[in-house]
Amino acid sequence: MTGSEQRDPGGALSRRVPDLGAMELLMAVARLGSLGRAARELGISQPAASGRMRALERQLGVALVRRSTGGSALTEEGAVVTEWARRVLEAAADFDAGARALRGRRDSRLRVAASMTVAEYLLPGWLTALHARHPGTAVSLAAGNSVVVAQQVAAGEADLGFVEGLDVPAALDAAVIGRDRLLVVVAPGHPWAARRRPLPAAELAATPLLLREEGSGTRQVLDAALTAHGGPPAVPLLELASTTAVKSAAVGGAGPAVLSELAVADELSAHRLAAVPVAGLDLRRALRAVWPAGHRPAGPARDLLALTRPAAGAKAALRSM
Amino acid sequence: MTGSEQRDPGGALSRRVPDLGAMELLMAVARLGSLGRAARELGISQPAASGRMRALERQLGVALVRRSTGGSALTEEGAVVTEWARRVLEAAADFDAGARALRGRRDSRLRVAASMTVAEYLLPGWLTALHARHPGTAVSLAAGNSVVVAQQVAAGEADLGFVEGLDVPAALDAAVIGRDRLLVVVAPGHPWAARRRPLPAAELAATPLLLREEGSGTRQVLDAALTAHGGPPAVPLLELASTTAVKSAAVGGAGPAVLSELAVADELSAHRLAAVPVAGLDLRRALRAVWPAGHRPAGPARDLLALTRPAAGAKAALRSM
DNA sequence: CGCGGGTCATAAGCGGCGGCTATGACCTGA
DNA sequence: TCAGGTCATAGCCGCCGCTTATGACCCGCG
Repeated sequence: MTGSEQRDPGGALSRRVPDLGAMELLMAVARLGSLGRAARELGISQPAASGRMRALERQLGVALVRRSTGGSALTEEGAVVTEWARRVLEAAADFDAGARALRGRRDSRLRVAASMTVAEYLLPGWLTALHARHPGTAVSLAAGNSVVVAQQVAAGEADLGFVEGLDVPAALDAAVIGRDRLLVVVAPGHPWAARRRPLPAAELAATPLLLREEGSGTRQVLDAALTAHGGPPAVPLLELASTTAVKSAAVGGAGPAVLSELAVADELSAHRLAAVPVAGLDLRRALRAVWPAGHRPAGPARDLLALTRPAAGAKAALRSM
Repeated sequence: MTGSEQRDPGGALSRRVPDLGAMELLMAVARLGSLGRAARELGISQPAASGRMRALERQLGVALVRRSTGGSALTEEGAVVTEWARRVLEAAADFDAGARALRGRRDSRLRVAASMTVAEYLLPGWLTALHARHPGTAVSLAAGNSVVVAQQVAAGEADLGFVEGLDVPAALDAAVIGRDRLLVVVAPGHPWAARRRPLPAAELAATPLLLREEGSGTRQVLDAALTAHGGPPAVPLLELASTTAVKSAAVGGAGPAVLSELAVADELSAHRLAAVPVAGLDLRRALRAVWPAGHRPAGPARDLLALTRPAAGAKAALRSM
């Protein structure tokens, strides 16, 4: 430790990280090569951009741009920081796409209903892509469990639905758009994290777990798999209101949790959680798009549906590295 | 379009997206189940948290928490929004980890030198993981091209280096920690995006491309592959200062670009860029950790190195979905 | 050679937003 | 019934980022 730094480890991230506006400015400067042009693009005055950039560099303690008469170019450090900023802004753009859809509610062109897992982890990216390719599309989003989603689609309250789970109501047509699997995860310090042999299903069933509340799709699939295996349903150690809360508790070491692999991909790759293999338990489930039987999706619904499939191609690209 | 909304499409994202502090507050409320407790954790007063949350809900136009006497629980929409916020904050935490390392510079325990690709796309995640597992470790980061990195490590100015490319200087020991591949990418509207057959290498060599400046590792590998194939080196359409700038230009439709798959994974999965297969051109390259010959990494350097390997396991988890 | 057009920086004023303290309303459990 | 927890409202204030106005600097052009 250098002494003066790190006085607040773990708390108040937003104090140590620059503003989204500052990151946006940095990216604009990187792209346009000039503080003034960046300012104009963002709709602020040139002095404002100059001052903001200076403050940003002061906060980070690093020179980000080399100013000259003919413009401003990134330093090496600036290029690196810009890329980090881009990742943050990309997540923010997903947030924005989702939030817009959530606010829309009525009178929107494309009404989507999605299960929590899809709404949380997949839909924001699809919506940003949709916005990039079809900027005029207004979308509204209703999030709920798979049963509610199916009802809304069947009742004509939503044009397109996304559900996870085993069964599809007869009133709906469906297409599988991906697969999902529940994982048993623990904090890296947990005894299970060191296991090499798969965990017996009976031991999992006997261990109190961090779970979503009863009625969640995740919980249903877990109980179904355990009972199909001949055991009792899962025993809750804590029942928490949201996926995020379950994850936080698991990362904090409260106990083992069972969550969608989509929900824990980040934590796994950052080694904040470890996956525990389980013997002989099928925790896979299909993610499906659903729509009223007979009514082939058209227009905006078709556009969105088209975006959900070729994700396989992108994953293939990642896979090959 | 509902009329009043979307008056500023594409510009000033930071106007439409809540503050990082607001997102942090939302996550704290989700985890702790109470505005007051969240306020205490963030070091602000309870009324401040209350007001901020109210403002957040007003901005998004959605009720996020259900307030009651016994605390505050997330609504369905709140759970979804919280997860989106978590993604943003995770990217912000990576930013923070990188920025800390960048500021450290001198007098730090572990001095890392990394090529641009590694520094931009991989290192922030490793640093957050390192911080999570070994909170006391202070890290400094120098970013530059692979040659500079090798020099710094050889000169003892860095304890551990990360390079991409073909050759490793004799003065250094190295371990391959991953593979990387250059991709030819174009905007979705570009003619090449619709190709089914691979692009002949000669056509690639004959087409002006968006490239990093001469001397970058990416450029070197591309030229090496083209000349090994018997052709001329790449022809620049534009030479840009940073990976981010190249990407922006490519997304904007300026022309084809050649970039690391790590750099374009996000854009590919969001369909802002499309990968173009190229016939008979080997654009793979190894990512290596390097250290002074004979000096096996120990202490913090060993900890960090250990985090870079099991990433393969995490990728395997994603792969299986 | 001096003049416009571009760059960035400095100076001074101002408005808003987020913070604080103080207080009150409300429910619950002892 | 009272203590302790919840959240909300009110009024004040300081900071931070915005604005406009100006100046320094460099380039290319007439």
